[in-house]
Amino acid sequence: MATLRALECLVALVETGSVTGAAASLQMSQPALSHQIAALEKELGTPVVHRLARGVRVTTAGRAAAEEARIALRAADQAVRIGRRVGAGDGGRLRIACAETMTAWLLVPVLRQWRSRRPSVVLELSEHTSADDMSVLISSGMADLAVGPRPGVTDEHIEVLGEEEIVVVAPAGHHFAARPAVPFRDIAAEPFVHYTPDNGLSAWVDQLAARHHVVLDPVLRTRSPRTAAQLAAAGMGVTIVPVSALPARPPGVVRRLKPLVRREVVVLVASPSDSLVAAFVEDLRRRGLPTSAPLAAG
Amino acid sequence: MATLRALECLVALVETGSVTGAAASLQMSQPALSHQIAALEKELGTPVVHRLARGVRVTTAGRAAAEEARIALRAADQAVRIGRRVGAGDGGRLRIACAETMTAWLLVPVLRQWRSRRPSVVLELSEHTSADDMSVLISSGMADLAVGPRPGVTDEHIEVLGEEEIVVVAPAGHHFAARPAVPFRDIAAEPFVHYTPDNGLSAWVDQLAARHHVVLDPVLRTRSPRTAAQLAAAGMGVTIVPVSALPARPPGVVRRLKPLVRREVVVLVASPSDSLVAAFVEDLRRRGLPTSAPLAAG
DNA sequence: CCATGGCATGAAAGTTTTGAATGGCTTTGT
DNA sequence: ACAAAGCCATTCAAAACTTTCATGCCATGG
Repeated sequence: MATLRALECLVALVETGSVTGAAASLQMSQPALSHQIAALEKELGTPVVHRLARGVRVTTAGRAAAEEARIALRAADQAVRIGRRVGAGDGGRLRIACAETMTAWLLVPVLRQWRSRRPSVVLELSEHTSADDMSVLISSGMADLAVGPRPGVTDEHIEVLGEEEIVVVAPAGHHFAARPAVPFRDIAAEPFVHYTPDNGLSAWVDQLAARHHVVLDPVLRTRSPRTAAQLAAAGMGVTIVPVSALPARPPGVVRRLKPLVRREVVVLVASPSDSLVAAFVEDLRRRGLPTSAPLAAG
Repeated sequence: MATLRALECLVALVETGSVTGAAASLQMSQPALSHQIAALEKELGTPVVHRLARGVRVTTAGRAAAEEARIALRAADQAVRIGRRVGAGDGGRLRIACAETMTAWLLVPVLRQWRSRRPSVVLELSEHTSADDMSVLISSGMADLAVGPRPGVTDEHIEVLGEEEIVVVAPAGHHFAARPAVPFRDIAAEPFVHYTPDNGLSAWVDQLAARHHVVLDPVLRTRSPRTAAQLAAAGMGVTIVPVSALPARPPGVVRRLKPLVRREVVVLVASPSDSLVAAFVEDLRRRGLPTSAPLAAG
């Protein structure tokens, strides 16, 4: 493949119509440019200019090559330009993975802020129901950062944003409403709205039950904690959800667990040295985790 | 500006996600690629990859730069590819200037042949009424070859295709019809359909008249010999036109001049070493000048 | 804890690019 | 017609760059 320098010389030569002039415009000596053109012509196997007494005249082959050469030069220039810009936090593409329930709860304000403050940065959001899946996404280079609960195991760099509480949701009028907090073992006595295995909460709930030596009674399984809460509130049974999954005015009865159960909310970072990623995490951290309005009220 | 090699390394690095792997894919040593990347990062002022224990991970800046880099690489490759092709007579753009009257008469068969035999070559045709204008066009690099009568003075390379005859056109039933050839001085006695100064024929006709020591009687002037012939045939007077301007069945009376007047039909060639140009001229020459059907008949 | 894999670094070798000097050719001006 | 000037190619040596080799560092995994 031809070198960029040679293509640069070709374009200058085509534009000035003179070896000497082209060399001057590139601030190099005439023989240097002459050599570059000679090398290029050798590679093309055809002259790019026709030499005449005064100056040169571009051949059809030279014109055709120069057109593409211009594109190459522009793109090469653009490559370092865009690289610099993105390095300075302006422009580029940021691929964000997020736990499904946390998008609205945690991410949206920062996303909105970025859209207005850094409009040239393209934000790509993907939503997931498993922290481990997101970890894989980061590892395989398909996302730049992932927001969600702490995955079971991961090699990735983790930044802890805080903790969110896990709460019980029951139908309106349920006897749980009478109590400020529900002991976990009491849940075993109720029909339980469980999760499908692709949701990380599924295994998490089972582990919690095992730790309390109780067996749950799943009446149905759903993928989404948001749906689980709605189903429970609608009378299907009780369920356990992270507060991030609850709307501002949740239906049904929402109660703390006793003892309190929390889980960490973290960011997995593909490359902490990345300016865009670092800036986003910084903004996330500055914004902080929302306080759980429902529980404060209830 | 970054070198093409460095951009190539970046793309390979982004694609393999490993310095060693990228080096292998480019068939170079690992330190060489490492150096290229280091140089590029210095130019960008930001890392393009995040180094971790096993392999590397592309940063947002690196991804953005790599996207443009791919474009640059493709274009550079394309530049030599298209250059080679055009050098071999395939593809590219050929800008042909032609004397207005000669397009249909002389050029069309070759143009048609090229469209079918070399469909990848883009043909650009411009028509003119002055050979000197066309010479300027060639000199200024705005056309690759020009077909028409020999210009008065030109520095350009000239290839002679042949000669075309200049004939007299008069209205049907004109007394010229009785004679096989018309002496030039007889024309002075008739109302003359002349040319506007932007047509090379204008000066040419005046010179011819001066050489015969006659003064013409211009009744009107037109830019196009084709129009002049029609006007004369329609009874406006007589005129002088090159046979290339006459249709297959010309209206009115067409007669030779006495003595015979001819003018050379030539090709001005911007760069004789140009493969496309040379091929086109070769085809023009092979096709030859049409024999003048009207005169053969008349 | 050692072996392994992966990247960076430094110095030397190799290659390319550049620039100065020069020569040939053509045009231009006297 | 001749000298001067403009323009491009060539040669050669110096400079710059690229590549490689040797080596070191670090983290991982048996």
